[in-house]
Amino acid sequence: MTVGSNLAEVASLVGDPARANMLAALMDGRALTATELAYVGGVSASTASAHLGKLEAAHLLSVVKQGRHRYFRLASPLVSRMLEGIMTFAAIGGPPRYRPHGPKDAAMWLARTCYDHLAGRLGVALADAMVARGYVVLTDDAGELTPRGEAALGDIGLAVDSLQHAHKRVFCRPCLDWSERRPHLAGTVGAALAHHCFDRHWIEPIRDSRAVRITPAGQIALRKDFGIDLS
Amino acid sequence: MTVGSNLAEVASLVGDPARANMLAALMDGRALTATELAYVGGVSASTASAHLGKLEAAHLLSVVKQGRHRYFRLASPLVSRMLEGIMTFAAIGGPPRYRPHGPKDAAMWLARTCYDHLAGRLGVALADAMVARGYVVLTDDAGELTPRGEAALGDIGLAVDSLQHAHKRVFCRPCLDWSERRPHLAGTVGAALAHHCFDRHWIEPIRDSRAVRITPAGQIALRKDFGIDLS
DNA sequence: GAGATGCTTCGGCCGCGAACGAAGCGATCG
DNA sequence: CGATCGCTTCGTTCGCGGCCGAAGCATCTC
Repeated sequence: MTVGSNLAEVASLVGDPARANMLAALMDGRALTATELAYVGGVSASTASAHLGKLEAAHLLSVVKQGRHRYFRLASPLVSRMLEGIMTFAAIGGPPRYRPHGPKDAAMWLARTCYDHLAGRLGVALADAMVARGYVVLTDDAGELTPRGEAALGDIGLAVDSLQHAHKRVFCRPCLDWSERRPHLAGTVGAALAHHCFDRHWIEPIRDSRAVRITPAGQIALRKDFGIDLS
Repeated sequence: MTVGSNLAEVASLVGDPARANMLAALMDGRALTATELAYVGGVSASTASAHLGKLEAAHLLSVVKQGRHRYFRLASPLVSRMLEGIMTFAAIGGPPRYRPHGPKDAAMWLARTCYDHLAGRLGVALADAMVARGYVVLTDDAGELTPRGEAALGDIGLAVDSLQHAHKRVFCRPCLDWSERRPHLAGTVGAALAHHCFDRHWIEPIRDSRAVRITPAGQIALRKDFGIDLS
Protein backbone atom coordinates (compact mmCIF):
# COMPACT_ATOMS: atom_id res chain seq x y z
CA MET A 1 0.00 0.00 0.00
CA THR A 2 1.17 3.47 -0.85
CA VAL A 3 0.25 5.02 2.45
CA GLY A 4 1.80 2.60 4.89
CA SER A 5 5.08 2.29 3.09
CA ASN A 6 5.73 6.01 3.17
CA LEU A 7 4.81 6.05 6.80
CA ALA A 8 7.24 3.25 7.57
CA GLU A 9 9.94 4.75 5.40
CA VAL A 10 9.94 8.07 7.20
CA ALA A 11 9.47 6.59 10.65
CA SER A 12 12.32 4.16 10.19
CA LEU A 13 14.60 7.06 9.36
CA VAL A 14 13.78 8.59 12.72
CA GLY A 15 13.87 5.15 14.31
CA ASP A 16 17.61 4.77 14.40
CA PRO A 17 19.17 5.97 17.69
CA ALA A 18 22.02 7.82 16.04
CA ARG A 19 19.72 9.62 13.63
CA ALA A 20 17.15 10.31 16.33
CA ASN A 21 19.77 11.98 18.50
CA MET A 22 20.91 14.07 15.57
CA LEU A 23 17.38 15.18 14.80
CA ALA A 24 16.67 15.93 18.44
CA ALA A 25 19.79 18.07 18.59
CA LEU A 26 18.51 20.07 15.63
CA MET A 27 15.11 20.64 17.20
CA ASP A 28 16.10 24.06 18.45
CA GLY A 29 16.37 25.29 14.89
CA ARG A 30 20.15 25.75 14.82
CA ALA A 31 22.32 24.38 12.04
CA LEU A 32 25.09 21.97 13.05
CA THR A 33 28.07 20.57 11.18
CA ALA A 34 28.45 16.94 10.20
CA THR A 35 31.15 16.44 12.82
CA GLU A 36 29.04 17.91 15.59
CA LEU A 37 26.19 15.68 14.58
CA ALA A 38 28.47 12.66 14.54
CA TYR A 39 29.28 13.47 18.14
CA VAL A 40 25.71 13.85 19.35
CA GLY A 41 24.79 10.72 17.42
CA GLY A 42 27.57 8.82 19.13
CA VAL A 43 29.01 7.42 15.89
CA SER A 44 32.10 7.82 13.74
CA ALA A 45 32.36 10.47 11.07
CA SER A 46 31.92 7.98 8.28
CA THR A 47 28.82 6.48 9.80
CA ALA A 48 27.38 9.91 10.44
CA SER A 49 27.99 10.84 6.84
CA ALA A 50 25.88 7.91 5.70
CA HIS A 51 23.09 8.83 8.11
CA LEU A 52 23.08 12.45 7.09
CA GLY A 53 23.00 11.44 3.45
CA LYS A 54 19.83 9.48 4.04
CA LEU A 55 18.16 12.20 6.05
CA GLU A 56 18.97 14.71 3.36
CA ALA A 57 17.77 12.45 0.56
CA ALA A 58 14.45 12.08 2.36
CA HIS A 59 14.25 15.85 2.81
CA LEU A 60 14.22 15.73 6.57
CA LEU A 61 17.36 17.82 6.58
CA SER A 62 18.60 20.59 4.36
CA VAL A 63 22.26 21.31 4.00
CA VAL A 64 24.31 24.36 3.20
CA LYS A 65 27.96 24.20 2.35
CA GLN A 66 30.19 26.78 3.93
CA GLY A 67 33.90 26.50 3.37
CA ARG A 68 34.92 23.04 4.42
CA HIS A 69 31.94 22.65 6.70
CA ARG A 70 28.53 21.31 5.87
CA TYR A 71 25.78 22.75 7.99
CA PHE A 72 22.65 20.71 8.49
CA ARG A 73 19.30 21.94 9.74
CA LEU A 74 15.76 20.59 9.83
CA ALA A 75 14.37 20.99 6.32
CA SER A 76 11.08 22.57 7.40
CA PRO A 77 8.80 23.31 10.35
CA LEU A 78 6.87 20.26 9.21
CA VAL A 79 9.78 18.08 10.30
CA SER A 80 9.91 19.81 13.64
CA ARG A 81 6.20 19.26 14.07
CA MET A 82 6.52 15.62 13.22
CA LEU A 83 9.31 15.10 15.74
CA GLU A 84 7.40 17.08 18.31
CA GLY A 85 4.48 14.73 17.83
CA ILE A 86 6.59 11.64 18.33
CA MET A 87 8.42 13.08 21.33
CA THR A 88 5.17 14.11 22.92
CA PHE A 89 3.84 10.63 22.64
CA ALA A 90 7.12 9.12 23.79
CA ALA A 91 7.04 11.32 26.87
CA ILE A 92 3.43 11.17 27.96
CA GLY A 93 1.61 8.60 25.88
CA GLY A 94 3.94 5.70 26.35
CA PRO A 95 4.80 3.66 29.39
CA PRO A 96 5.07 5.56 32.66
CA ARG A 97 8.27 7.57 32.86
CA TYR A 98 10.46 8.74 35.63
CA ARG A 99 11.87 12.02 36.74
CA PRO A 100 15.30 13.31 35.88
CA HIS A 101 18.54 11.99 37.34
CA GLY A 102 21.60 13.95 36.28
CA PRO A 103 22.13 17.67 36.82
CA LYS A 104 22.02 18.12 33.05
CA ASP A 105 18.52 16.66 32.99
CA ALA A 106 17.50 18.94 35.82
CA ALA A 107 18.48 21.98 33.77
CA MET A 108 16.49 20.67 30.82
CA TRP A 109 13.47 20.22 33.01
CA LEU A 110 13.76 23.74 34.35
CA ALA A 111 14.10 25.60 31.08
CA ARG A 112 15.03 24.75 27.52
CA THR A 113 14.32 25.79 23.97
CA CYS A 114 11.84 23.85 21.87
CA TYR A 115 12.57 24.63 18.23
CA ASP A 116 12.30 28.41 18.54
CA HIS A 117 10.36 28.95 21.74
CA LEU A 118 10.66 28.13 25.44
CA ALA A 119 9.73 24.91 27.18
CA GLY A 120 10.22 23.25 30.55
CA ARG A 121 8.98 24.69 33.84
CA LEU A 122 9.80 28.17 32.58
CA GLY A 123 7.88 27.72 29.32
CA VAL A 124 4.86 26.34 31.10
CA ALA A 125 4.98 29.03 33.78
CA LEU A 126 5.08 31.73 31.12
CA ALA A 127 2.10 30.21 29.35
CA ASP A 128 0.24 29.94 32.64
CA ALA A 129 0.96 33.54 33.50
CA MET A 130 -0.17 34.73 30.10
CA VAL A 131 -3.41 32.82 30.44
CA ALA A 132 -4.02 33.85 34.05
CA ARG A 133 -3.64 37.50 33.13
CA GLY A 134 -5.92 37.20 30.16
CA TYR A 135 -3.18 37.89 27.66
CA VAL A 136 -3.90 34.76 25.68
CA VAL A 137 -6.69 32.23 25.39
CA LEU A 138 -5.61 28.63 24.88
CA THR A 139 -7.51 25.50 24.00
CA ASP A 140 -5.97 22.13 23.29
CA ASP A 141 -5.11 23.05 19.75
CA ALA A 142 -5.64 26.70 19.25
CA GLY A 143 -4.42 29.92 20.78
CA GLU A 144 -5.26 33.58 20.51
CA LEU A 145 -3.61 36.74 21.69
CA THR A 146 -6.13 39.08 23.29
CA PRO A 147 -6.09 42.86 22.75
CA ARG A 148 -5.18 43.11 26.41
CA GLY A 149 -2.26 40.75 25.88
CA GLU A 150 -1.13 42.69 22.87
CA ALA A 151 -1.09 45.87 24.89
CA ALA A 152 0.70 44.26 27.82
CA LEU A 153 3.43 42.81 25.64
CA GLY A 154 3.81 46.20 24.05
CA ASP A 155 4.32 47.72 27.50
CA ILE A 156 7.32 45.52 28.21
CA GLY A 157 8.78 46.44 24.85
CA LEU A 158 7.71 43.53 22.71
CA ALA A 159 6.62 44.74 19.30
CA VAL A 160 3.64 42.54 18.56
CA ASP A 161 2.04 44.66 15.85
CA SER A 162 4.80 43.86 13.41
CA LEU A 163 4.12 40.19 13.84
CA GLN A 164 0.38 40.39 13.88
CA HIS A 165 -0.21 40.09 10.18
CA ALA A 166 2.03 37.08 9.77
CA HIS A 167 -0.92 34.97 8.80
CA LYS A 168 1.13 32.40 7.02
CA ARG A 169 3.08 31.19 9.99
CA VAL A 170 1.00 30.30 12.94
CA PHE A 171 0.55 33.20 15.20
CA CYS A 172 -0.05 31.66 18.54
CA ARG A 173 -0.50 28.03 19.41
CA PRO A 174 -0.04 25.72 22.37
CA CYS A 175 2.67 23.06 22.28
CA LEU A 176 2.51 20.15 24.67
CA ASP A 177 5.49 20.11 27.01
CA TRP A 178 6.91 16.60 27.39
CA SER A 179 8.41 17.19 30.80
CA GLU A 180 5.63 19.20 32.41
CA ARG A 181 2.87 17.45 30.46
CA ARG A 182 1.11 20.76 30.10
CA PRO A 183 1.04 23.23 27.22
CA HIS A 184 3.52 26.03 26.68
CA LEU A 185 3.41 28.84 24.14
CA ALA A 186 4.60 28.21 20.60
CA GLY A 187 3.99 29.93 17.29
CA THR A 188 5.04 33.45 16.45
CA VAL A 189 4.14 34.75 19.89
CA GLY A 190 6.08 31.99 21.61
CA ALA A 191 9.10 32.63 19.42
CA ALA A 192 8.95 36.39 19.98
CA LEU A 193 8.73 35.85 23.72
CA ALA A 194 11.78 33.60 23.65
CA HIS A 195 13.74 36.09 21.57
CA HIS A 196 12.76 38.83 23.96
CA CYS A 197 14.09 36.84 26.91
CA PHE A 198 17.39 36.20 25.14
CA ASP A 199 17.73 39.83 24.02
CA ARG A 200 17.31 41.11 27.54
CA HIS A 201 19.65 38.45 28.93
CA TRP A 202 16.92 37.09 31.13
CA ILE A 203 18.12 33.71 29.98
CA GLU A 204 21.29 32.42 28.36
CA PRO A 205 22.11 29.22 26.50
CA ILE A 206 23.92 26.40 28.25
CA ARG A 207 26.77 25.02 26.18
CA ASP A 208 26.11 21.80 24.27
CA SER A 209 22.51 21.66 25.35
CA ARG A 210 19.08 22.93 24.51
CA ALA A 211 18.75 23.86 28.17
CA VAL A 212 18.96 27.52 29.14
CA ARG A 213 19.98 29.20 32.37
CA ILE A 214 17.86 31.90 33.98
CA THR A 215 20.10 34.84 34.86
CA PRO A 216 19.73 36.82 38.12
CA ALA A 217 18.39 39.70 36.04
CA GLY A 218 15.95 37.26 34.49
CA GLN A 219 14.76 36.08 37.90
CA ILE A 220 13.87 39.64 38.81
CA ALA A 221 12.32 40.59 35.49
CA LEU A 222 10.23 37.43 35.25
CA ARG A 223 8.88 37.97 38.73
CA LYS A 224 8.15 41.61 38.04
CA ASP A 225 6.53 41.22 34.62
CA PHE A 226 4.92 37.82 34.96
CA GLY A 227 4.90 36.93 38.64
CA ILE A 228 7.08 33.90 37.93
CA ASP A 229 9.37 32.49 40.60
CA LEU A 230 11.10 29.20 39.78
CA SER A 231 13.26 28.66 42.81
CA MET B 1 20.53 10.83 26.23
CA THR B 2 17.06 10.21 27.61
CA VAL B 3 15.26 12.21 24.96
CA GLY B 4 16.73 10.78 21.80
CA SER B 5 16.45 7.18 22.81
CA ASN B 6 12.72 7.42 23.48
CA LEU B 7 12.29 9.18 20.18
CA ALA B 8 14.12 6.42 18.34
CA GLU B 9 12.36 3.71 20.27
CA VAL B 10 8.90 4.92 19.34
CA ALA B 11 9.79 5.85 15.78
CA SER B 12 11.38 2.48 15.11
CA LEU B 13 8.16 0.81 16.18
CA VAL B 14 6.33 2.75 13.50
CA GLY B 15 9.25 2.24 11.14
CA ASP B 16 8.53 -1.37 10.29
CA PRO B 17 6.36 -1.78 7.16
CA ALA B 18 4.12 -4.43 8.67
CA ARG B 19 3.52 -2.40 11.83
CA ALA B 20 3.08 0.81 9.86
CA ASN B 21 0.38 -0.76 7.74
CA MET B 22 -1.37 -2.05 10.83
CA LEU B 23 -1.28 1.37 12.46
CA ALA B 24 -2.47 3.07 9.29
CA ALA B 25 -5.38 0.66 9.13
CA LEU B 26 -6.35 1.64 12.67
CA MET B 27 -6.24 5.35 11.89
CA ASP B 28 -9.97 5.49 11.35
CA GLY B 29 -10.54 4.69 15.00
CA ARG B 30 -12.03 1.23 14.53
CA ALA B 31 -10.82 -1.79 16.46
CA LEU B 32 -9.51 -4.73 14.44
CA THR B 33 -8.68 -8.31 15.38
CA ALA B 34 -5.18 -9.74 15.34
CA THR B 35 -5.97 -11.80 12.27
CA GLU B 36 -7.27 -8.81 10.34
CA LEU B 37 -4.19 -6.87 11.25
CA ALA B 38 -1.97 -9.74 10.16
CA TYR B 39 -3.65 -9.49 6.79
CA VAL B 40 -3.23 -5.74 6.34
CA GLY B 41 0.33 -6.05 7.57
CA GLY B 42 1.02 -8.73 5.01
CA VAL B 43 2.55 -11.15 7.50
CA SER B 44 1.71 -14.48 9.11
CA ALA B 45 -0.34 -14.74 12.25
CA SER B 46 2.68 -15.56 14.37
CA THR B 47 4.66 -12.62 13.08
CA ALA B 48 1.70 -10.32 13.58
CA SER B 49 1.35 -11.52 17.13
CA ALA B 50 4.92 -10.48 17.86
CA HIS B 51 4.37 -7.07 16.28
CA LEU B 52 1.14 -6.46 18.14
CA GLY B 53 2.81 -7.48 21.37
CA LYS B 54 5.44 -4.81 20.91
CA LEU B 55 2.95 -2.13 19.94
CA GLU B 56 0.87 -2.94 22.98
CA ALA B 57 3.86 -3.00 25.31
CA ALA B 58 4.79 0.47 24.09
CA HIS B 59 1.21 1.65 24.62
CA LEU B 60 0.63 2.54 21.00
CA LEU B 61 -2.22 0.07 20.95
CA SER B 62 -4.75 -0.96 23.53
CA VAL B 63 -6.38 -4.33 23.40
CA VAL B 64 -9.68 -5.73 24.57
CA LYS B 65 -10.36 -9.41 24.72
CA GLN B 66 -13.72 -10.55 23.49
CA GLY B 67 -14.35 -14.26 23.33
CA ARG B 68 -11.59 -15.76 21.29
CA HIS B 69 -10.85 -12.53 19.53
CA ARG B 70 -8.46 -9.81 20.56
CA TYR B 71 -9.48 -6.39 19.34
CA PHE B 72 -6.77 -3.79 18.91
CA ARG B 73 -7.23 -0.05 18.59
CA LEU B 74 -4.99 2.99 18.81
CA ALA B 75 -4.33 3.58 22.48
CA SER B 76 -5.10 7.29 22.43
CA PRO B 77 -5.72 10.31 20.19
CA LEU B 78 -2.10 11.14 20.90
CA VAL B 79 -1.06 8.15 18.80
CA SER B 80 -3.34 9.22 16.01
CA ARG B 81 -1.87 12.69 16.13
CA MET B 82 1.63 11.34 16.02
CA LEU B 83 0.88 9.20 12.98
CA GLU B 84 -0.93 12.07 11.34
CA GLY B 85 2.20 14.16 11.78
CA ILE B 86 4.42 11.57 10.18
CA MET B 87 2.01 10.91 7.33
CA THR B 88 1.65 14.59 6.65
CA PHE B 89 5.37 14.96 6.34
CA ALA B 90 5.66 11.79 4.28
CA ALA B 91 3.04 13.11 1.88
CA ILE B 92 4.00 16.73 1.46
CA GLY B 93 7.31 17.35 3.17
CA GLY B 94 9.34 14.60 1.62
CA PRO B 95 10.44 13.99 -1.93
CA PRO B 96 7.95 14.86 -4.65
CA ARG B 97 5.15 12.33 -4.91
CA TYR B 98 2.93 11.14 -7.64
CA ARG B 99 -0.79 10.81 -8.22
CA PRO B 100 -2.81 7.67 -7.71
CA HIS B 101 -2.74 4.63 -9.98
CA GLY B 102 -5.20 1.91 -9.02
CA PRO B 103 -8.96 2.33 -8.74
CA LYS B 104 -8.64 1.69 -5.01
CA ASP B 105 -6.31 4.66 -4.72
CA ALA B 106 -8.73 6.76 -6.72
CA ALA B 107 -11.48 6.07 -4.19
CA MET B 108 -9.14 7.00 -1.36
CA TRP B 109 -8.29 10.25 -3.06
CA LEU B 110 -11.95 11.08 -3.55
CA ALA B 111 -13.20 10.49 -0.03
CA ARG B 112 -12.00 8.62 3.03
CA THR B 113 -12.12 8.76 6.78
CA CYS B 114 -9.22 10.20 8.75
CA TYR B 115 -9.51 8.89 12.29
CA ASP B 116 -13.05 10.11 12.91
CA HIS B 117 -13.62 12.77 10.31
CA LEU B 118 -13.61 13.10 6.50
CA ALA B 119 -10.63 13.60 4.23
CA GLY B 120 -9.81 13.50 0.55
CA ARG B 121 -11.45 15.72 -2.06
CA LEU B 122 -14.72 15.49 -0.17
CA GLY B 123 -13.17 16.48 3.15
CA VAL B 124 -11.37 19.42 1.63
CA ALA B 125 -14.43 20.50 -0.34
CA LEU B 126 -16.52 20.45 2.84
CA ALA B 127 -13.95 22.54 4.64
CA ASP B 128 -13.77 24.96 1.73
CA ALA B 129 -17.54 25.29 1.64
CA MET B 130 -17.73 25.90 5.37
CA VAL B 131 -15.09 28.61 5.11
CA ALA B 132 -16.56 30.20 2.00
CA ARG B 133 -19.94 30.48 3.66
CA GLY B 134 -18.51 31.95 6.81
CA TYR B 135 -19.45 28.96 8.92
CA VAL B 136 -15.92 28.49 10.21
CA VAL B 137 -12.72 30.47 10.35
CA LEU B 138 -9.53 28.51 9.81
CA THR B 139 -5.89 29.40 10.26
CA ASP B 140 -2.99 26.99 9.92
CA ASP B 141 -3.45 25.62 13.40
CA ALA B 142 -6.69 26.87 14.79
CA GLY B 143 -10.31 26.80 13.87
CA GLU B 144 -13.49 28.39 15.12
CA LEU B 145 -17.16 27.80 14.45
CA THR B 146 -18.96 31.10 13.87
CA PRO B 147 -22.45 31.81 15.25
CA ARG B 148 -23.60 31.80 11.64
CA GLY B 149 -22.07 28.37 11.14
CA GLU B 150 -23.67 27.09 14.29
CA ALA B 151 -27.06 28.25 13.07
CA ALA B 152 -26.57 26.81 9.62
CA LEU B 153 -25.55 23.41 10.92
CA GLY B 154 -28.56 23.49 13.18
CA ASP B 155 -30.76 24.09 10.15
CA ILE B 156 -29.63 20.89 8.46
CA GLY B 157 -30.28 18.99 11.66
CA LEU B 158 -26.86 18.88 13.20
CA ALA B 159 -27.07 19.45 16.94
CA VAL B 160 -24.08 21.65 17.60
CA ASP B 161 -25.12 23.06 20.96
CA SER B 162 -24.63 19.76 22.66
CA LEU B 163 -21.07 19.64 21.47
CA GLN B 164 -20.24 23.24 22.07
CA HIS B 165 -19.13 22.95 25.65
CA ALA B 166 -16.85 20.01 25.00
CA HIS B 167 -13.86 22.10 25.92
CA LYS B 168 -11.68 19.16 26.69
CA ARG B 169 -11.59 17.67 23.26
CA VAL B 170 -10.70 20.06 20.55
CA PHE B 171 -13.76 21.64 19.17
CA CYS B 172 -12.75 22.57 15.69
CA ARG B 173 -9.35 22.32 14.11
CA PRO B 174 -7.83 22.00 10.66
CA CYS B 175 -6.04 18.78 9.68
CA LEU B 176 -3.68 18.79 6.75
CA ASP B 177 -4.89 16.48 4.00
CA TRP B 178 -2.04 14.40 2.57
CA SER B 179 -3.63 13.86 -0.81
CA GLU B 180 -5.07 17.31 -1.42
CA ARG B 181 -2.31 19.09 0.49
CA ARG B 182 -4.88 21.45 1.92
CA PRO B 183 -6.67 21.46 5.26
CA HIS B 184 -9.89 19.64 6.01
CA LEU B 185 -12.05 19.85 9.11
CA ALA B 186 -11.13 17.81 12.17
CA GLY B 187 -12.00 18.07 15.84
CA THR B 188 -15.46 17.70 17.28
CA VAL B 189 -17.07 19.59 14.43
CA GLY B 190 -15.30 17.49 11.82
CA ALA B 191 -16.33 14.30 13.59
CA ALA B 192 -19.94 15.44 13.96
CA LEU B 193 -20.07 16.34 10.29
CA ALA B 194 -18.76 12.90 9.33
CA HIS B 195 -21.26 11.17 11.59
CA HIS B 196 -24.03 13.26 10.10
CA CYS B 197 -23.05 12.18 6.58
CA PHE B 198 -23.03 8.52 7.60
CA ASP B 199 -26.34 8.80 9.47
CA ARG B 200 -28.09 10.26 6.47
CA HIS B 201 -26.46 7.72 4.14
CA TRP B 202 -24.84 10.46 2.15
CA ILE B 203 -21.76 8.30 2.26
CA GLU B 204 -21.12 4.65 3.01
CA PRO B 205 -17.97 2.72 3.90
CA ILE B 206 -16.14 0.73 1.25
CA ARG B 207 -15.24 -2.73 2.45
CA ASP B 208 -11.66 -3.29 3.62
CA SER B 209 -10.74 0.33 3.13
CA ARG B 210 -10.82 3.69 4.80
CA ALA B 211 -12.30 5.02 1.58
CA VAL B 212 -16.00 5.90 1.48
CA ARG B 213 -18.46 6.01 -1.39
CA ILE B 214 -20.72 9.00 -1.95
CA THR B 215 -24.28 7.75 -2.47
CA PRO B 216 -26.64 9.27 -5.05
CA ALA B 217 -28.61 10.75 -2.18
CA GLY B 218 -25.35 12.16 -0.87
CA GLN B 219 -24.54 13.75 -4.21
CA ILE B 220 -27.82 15.62 -4.11
CA ALA B 221 -27.67 16.59 -0.45
CA LEU B 222 -24.08 17.77 -0.62
CA ARG B 223 -24.88 19.95 -3.60
CA LYS B 224 -27.97 21.34 -1.97
CA ASP B 225 -26.55 22.04 1.49
CA PHE B 226 -22.93 22.83 0.62
CA GLY B 227 -22.79 23.43 -3.12
CA ILE B 228 -20.39 20.53 -3.50
CA ASP B 229 -20.17 18.61 -6.77
CA LEU B 230 -17.39 16.03 -7.01
CA SER B 231 -18.02 14.53 -10.42
C1' DG C 1 -17.37 -34.82 23.53
C1' DA C 2 -14.85 -33.82 18.77
C1' DG C 3 -13.51 -30.38 15.71
C1' DA C 4 -12.98 -25.65 14.22
C1' DT C 5 -11.09 -21.15 14.92
C1' DG C 6 -8.10 -17.38 17.01
C1' DC C 7 -4.06 -16.42 18.85
C1' DT C 8 0.56 -17.21 21.13
C1' DT C 9 5.02 -19.47 21.99
C1' DC C 10 9.11 -21.64 20.36
C1' DG C 11 13.09 -22.61 17.47
C1' DG C 12 15.75 -21.65 13.67
C1' DC C 13 16.79 -19.23 9.45
C1' DC C 14 18.27 -15.26 6.91
C1' DG C 15 19.01 -10.61 5.27
C1' DC C 16 19.23 -5.73 5.92
C1' DG C 17 21.57 -2.03 7.53
C1' DA C 18 24.57 0.06 11.03
C1' DA C 19 29.17 -0.03 12.41
C1' DC C 20 34.24 0.85 11.71
C1' DG C 21 38.91 1.98 9.60
C1' DA C 22 41.56 3.12 5.73
C1' DA C 23 42.05 5.88 2.03
C1' DG C 24 40.86 9.82 -0.95
C1' DC C 25 39.42 14.60 -2.01
C1' DG C 26 38.80 19.48 -1.33
C1' DA C 27 39.33 23.54 1.52
C1' DT C 28 41.92 26.19 4.90
C1' DC C 29 45.80 27.41 7.66
C1' DG C 30 50.52 28.53 8.67
C1' DC D 1 54.01 24.96 -0.31
C1' DG D 2 53.29 21.14 2.96
C1' DA D 3 50.27 20.12 6.96
C1' DT D 4 45.90 19.79 8.94
C1' DC D 5 41.07 19.54 9.05
C1' DG D 6 36.24 18.24 7.48
C1' DC D 7 33.91 15.18 5.14
C1' DT D 8 32.93 11.29 1.91
C1' DT D 9 33.61 6.75 -0.38
C1' DC D 10 34.77 1.98 -0.17
C1' DG D 11 35.06 -2.67 1.57
C1' DT D 12 34.10 -5.56 5.25
C1' DT D 13 32.19 -7.38 9.41
C1' DC D 14 28.53 -8.50 12.37
C1' DG D 15 24.41 -8.59 15.10
C1' DC D 16 19.65 -7.36 15.61
C1' DG D 17 15.21 -8.15 14.32
C1' DG D 18 11.78 -9.79 11.13
C1' DC D 19 10.10 -14.01 9.07
C1' DC D 20 7.92 -18.56 8.97
C1' DG D 21 5.94 -23.20 10.36
C1' DA D 22 4.92 -26.41 13.89
C1' DA D 23 3.06 -27.05 18.09
C1' DG D 24 0.35 -25.56 22.11
C1' DC D 25 -3.48 -23.26 24.64
C1' DA D 26 -7.53 -21.15 24.80
C1' DT D 27 -12.51 -20.44 23.19
C1' DC D 28 -16.53 -21.18 20.53
C1' DT D 29 -19.57 -24.41 17.55
C1' DC D 30 -22.07 -28.47 16.69
